[in-house]
Amino acid sequence: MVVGGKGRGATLADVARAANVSPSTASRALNDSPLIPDATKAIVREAARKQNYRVNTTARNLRRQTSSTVALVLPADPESGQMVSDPFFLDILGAVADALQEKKYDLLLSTTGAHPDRWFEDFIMSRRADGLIVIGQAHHADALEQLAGEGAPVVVWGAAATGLPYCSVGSDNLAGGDIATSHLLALGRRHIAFLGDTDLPEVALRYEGYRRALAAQGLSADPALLSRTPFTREGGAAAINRLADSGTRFDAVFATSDLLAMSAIQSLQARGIGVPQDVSVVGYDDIQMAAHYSPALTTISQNIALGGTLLVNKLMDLMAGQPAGTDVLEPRLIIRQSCGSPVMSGGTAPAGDRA
Amino acid sequence: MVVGGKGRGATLADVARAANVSPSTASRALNDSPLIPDATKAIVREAARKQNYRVNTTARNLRRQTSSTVALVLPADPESGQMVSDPFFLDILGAVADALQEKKYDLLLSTTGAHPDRWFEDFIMSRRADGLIVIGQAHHADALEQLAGEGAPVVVWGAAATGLPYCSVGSDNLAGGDIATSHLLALGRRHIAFLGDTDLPEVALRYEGYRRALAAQGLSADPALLSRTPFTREGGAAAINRLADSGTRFDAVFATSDLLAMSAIQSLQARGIGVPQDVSVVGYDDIQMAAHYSPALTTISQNIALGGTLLVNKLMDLMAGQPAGTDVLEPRLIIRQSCGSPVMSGGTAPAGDRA
DNA sequence: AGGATTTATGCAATCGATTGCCAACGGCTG
DNA sequence: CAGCCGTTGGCAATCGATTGCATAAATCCT
Repeated sequence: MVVGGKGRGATLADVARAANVSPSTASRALNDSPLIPDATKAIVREAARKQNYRVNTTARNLRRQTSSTVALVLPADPESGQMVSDPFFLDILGAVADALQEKKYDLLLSTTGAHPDRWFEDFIMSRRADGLIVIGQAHHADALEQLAGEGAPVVVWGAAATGLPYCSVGSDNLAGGDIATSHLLALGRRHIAFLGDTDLPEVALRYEGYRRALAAQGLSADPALLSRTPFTREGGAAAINRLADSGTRFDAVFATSDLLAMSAIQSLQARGIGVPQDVSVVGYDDIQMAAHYSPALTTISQNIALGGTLLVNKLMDLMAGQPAGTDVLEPRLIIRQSCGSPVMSGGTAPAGDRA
Repeated sequence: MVVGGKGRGATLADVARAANVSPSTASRALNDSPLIPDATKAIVREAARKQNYRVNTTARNLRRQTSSTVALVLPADPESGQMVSDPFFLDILGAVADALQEKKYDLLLSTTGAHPDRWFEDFIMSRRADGLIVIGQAHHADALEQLAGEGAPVVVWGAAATGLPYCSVGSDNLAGGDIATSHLLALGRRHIAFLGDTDLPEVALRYEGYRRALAAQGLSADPALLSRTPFTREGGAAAINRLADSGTRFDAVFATSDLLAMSAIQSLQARGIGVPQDVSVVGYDDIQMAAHYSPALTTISQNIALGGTLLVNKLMDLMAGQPAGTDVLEPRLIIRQSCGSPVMSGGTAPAGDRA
């Protein structure tokens, strides 16, 4: 009404004038300062509403010496140039966005493209952001350490290794590997194939958890059951075929990603091996499709929403000058149908057979 | 060095002092103004470099009456509260981020949560963003129209319907349906089942393209072959089973999402129907897994990178006060193995059988 | 009632960079 | 030598909101 599509919006001075008070009073009234009596606040607020006033964030930030903004850095895959393929990245993003919104912070998004090094620094120094959230520390590890060493507010989402100089949040891959394996063991499975690329730190930890669970039952990991497979190929199929052809006997598969698990299930079925009747399969990630696959995937899920909140809370602590440590998220076992757990609809009880 | 982790950064005044010039001259020098001789520029730049100076974006934006920022609005699914499940959303995001970075714009990300209505307005009015990119117009259609009507710079990614009051970019679903269907027809298929929820505008258009392709061959769409299925369930399986049980004869399936296609393929195989030998299946979206499925999915792909660039360019036009229309992206047929195209490895030529 | 508080409000400086306008200076021409 | 022009660079206002300090008004206390 008052403001045309192109014209300037109303300023605080306009509101003050309309309310017959000074800009100072108007500012304080709109910020709910205790210095201003309720009656005056009401008048000012009404004037602001009538003029459709919105505070000019830029001016406020300049005066307040803050940006009320957090930058989220999303590394593009250096090889393909594509976005990070982490299946739940979008969910982290959503969780972080929500947590920040609640704290009245804006979320600035950037991909690491142009400046390989100076990049991080720039954001803080140019006051475009008060803090940084970095997704995945793999690349830039050195830049991160330096930045954190300088006391910049930075938190990292990624594999939660101990002894990092910067503050990070990630899921406990060791525990994840353990509970997945333990679940299979509890179902009576004893020969559990492990699918995944143990060169990746996350996967290596999951394997460690796999071994721990076996050890808890007095079993040891059979190297023949470890199938090192990259994530992105039709690796699941190849791995299963290799395993089956080699004659190695197995009655369960722990796939370190849901994609691998689905791929593996297909190969098994193609060979006439029933899932979960003959072989139990557990995945990792709990991607959206996991619930809609058939058989629905039993898999390891992570509390992403909590992760987002933790990231934000840690960053807030850092920005307030308080120290913040590294946190680890507990993974959770989601029981569906691909393992034939007795918990599920009684139809497919686990057969006693073993490969 | 000069600046401790917590201390303030150097200001323009500091640089000017160090270079023995006035702030005005320093500013002009750093902005490469023709008013300043090269010699002076060099001195100022050197001083800035030494002090590790970064322009204070907030101050600049206030003075320049701009935010050099574009807000990208990501609607959360109103039901699940989860993020939009569009499989290539992340790629759009990446493309938009890159395009904006090139134009020196920042990308502010937000989910539509708190303010259902006023939300969009807020961003522009509070000067946190100069323009808006909205992903998916389905919800908020009314708010968008109003906003665009007021002349706000807004572009929308979504179904490119004609006659919209706001500027949008999206893929040509009509053409997509056409080329998918035409491909199946070219392979000799004549009874093509259509899987998808025609209540969604995108899907409705794809169905329209399906009918157009059939009509071009003198055929008409058989209503019995239309299976209205929601995207997110195990709809593919249910639809196939329903279709097969009803005795309707079909030799091909056009699934309007890759997830549906995969689900459908599984059901077909479970019934002993070969893909692509007995039934050809074409999907839609070309999600990452499509290439890794077996059989690898023939599907419809969209030029996301181009879409991102178009969105940004349109928005720049709007922000410059120039009009910008709606653009349509041409979808592309990706031929893999699920249709048994003769183009692929000659092993599986389409059999002449029809269900 | 008169000084002491408390309450309500305004003045003016400030955040840091940008930019219109003007001044100083050197060189050049007539 | 006076006048003019082009170059170089500084002064000061500006963007809009916030806030320390001060003042005016109202209330209180003995």
